[in-house]
Amino acid sequence: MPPRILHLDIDGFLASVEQILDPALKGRPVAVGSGVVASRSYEAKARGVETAMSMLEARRRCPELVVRDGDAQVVERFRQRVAEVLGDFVPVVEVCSLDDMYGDLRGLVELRQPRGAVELAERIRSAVRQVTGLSVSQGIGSSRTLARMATCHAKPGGILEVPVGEEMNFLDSHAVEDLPGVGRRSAELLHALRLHKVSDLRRVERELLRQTFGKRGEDLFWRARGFDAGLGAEPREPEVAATVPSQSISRETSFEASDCRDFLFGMLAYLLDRAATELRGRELLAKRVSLRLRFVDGMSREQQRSLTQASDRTDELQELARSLCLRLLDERRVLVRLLGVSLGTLLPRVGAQGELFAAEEERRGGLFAALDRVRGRHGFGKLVLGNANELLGRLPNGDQGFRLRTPSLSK
DNA sequence: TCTGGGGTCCTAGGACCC
DNA sequence: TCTGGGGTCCTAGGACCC
Repeated sequence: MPPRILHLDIDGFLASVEQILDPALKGRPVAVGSGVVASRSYEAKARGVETAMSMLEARRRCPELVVRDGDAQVVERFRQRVAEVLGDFVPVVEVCSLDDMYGDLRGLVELRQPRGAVELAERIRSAVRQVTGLSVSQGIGSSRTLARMATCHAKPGGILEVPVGEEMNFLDSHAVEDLPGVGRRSAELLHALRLHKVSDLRRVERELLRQTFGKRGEDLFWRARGFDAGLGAEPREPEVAATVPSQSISRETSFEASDCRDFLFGMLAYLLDRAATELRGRELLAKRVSLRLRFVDGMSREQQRSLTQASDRTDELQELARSLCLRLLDERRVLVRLLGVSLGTLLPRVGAQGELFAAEEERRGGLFAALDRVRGRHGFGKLVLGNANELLGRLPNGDQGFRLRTPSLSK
């Protein structure tokens, strides 16, 4: 039996959640985000409002647009419920990003019927609607690539299956930039080489693609044939994994441009505290810390350093992050409008250290374990640590912590 | 219309070790 | 004294995704 993958995408997710929570917004053009549109309802789309468009432009096109802040934690709960519903129908679910996920249909008896996969998707659609009130679009195909491309045609609220044997016909109706993994830069390059359609791309030899695009060229070769990327030497079956280990944990936010070091170090302390709390919650240690600044002139700078020993302690991670931040600030004396911190090279905490170290670490780490427990019970914002106190009075603060610029996306 | 907050993966030079 | 080659880690940055 050939592989069958289902891709599910929640329609206008953040905006739809706002409409569900506030029924007065039903049928009205709604956008969520600040600065740029993170999500818009289909009523807003009908008036020319698109995702990633600046909010100014969105309001210009649609003066009656309702703009909401959103709430990342509420959105997360909706997403979990959608994943659970999907999990009731398919054996393996992989949550991929904020608003989309894959299901592996291999082995399901439904596939023995001619329209089996589509009927399954119809049942998933009504179950999601019933449980959450959300509308979803679904695509089905023999790979993640094809399923995802099919979903684009199914929006909003539809279902499209690329039948077995129809893969090449489906692909050939697309432009190269419709392939996942082909962004602005790659599309420019491909067009300059007079490769406009997927069928054009498929006529190019693999070696030539590799020479021109490097590893991406290999990916293009397989995508043009309906396979997934990252295959290497030969095509393999698509992979859908229930738990994909995360490679990094990061927190960032933009703000009114500032060069006040107290404020910037306060923000750094706060974001790092949030990232480190998640790190400990997932029972991981981080070996790398990176720090990113974006300046008012649009330039951004990033620096990374490794710790000699992986850690989950806020104070150790903080010290390194501060030194990176100081260097970047001294290097460019320009107002800062975004600050981000990322913890990388993650290792499982258990078994990371030898037995002898374990007891000592346990004792020293006890402080943070206690901190996490208090915050788990009473809310993250109940305890403000060290430099983060500089944010008091400058940013609104509640039980869940400081209110950052884009509540719909920042955790 | 110069703009969000997450992420992933790749590249490439240099350090360092054997 | 000058010279090899391979592996791995570190670091900065770019492209891409939603």
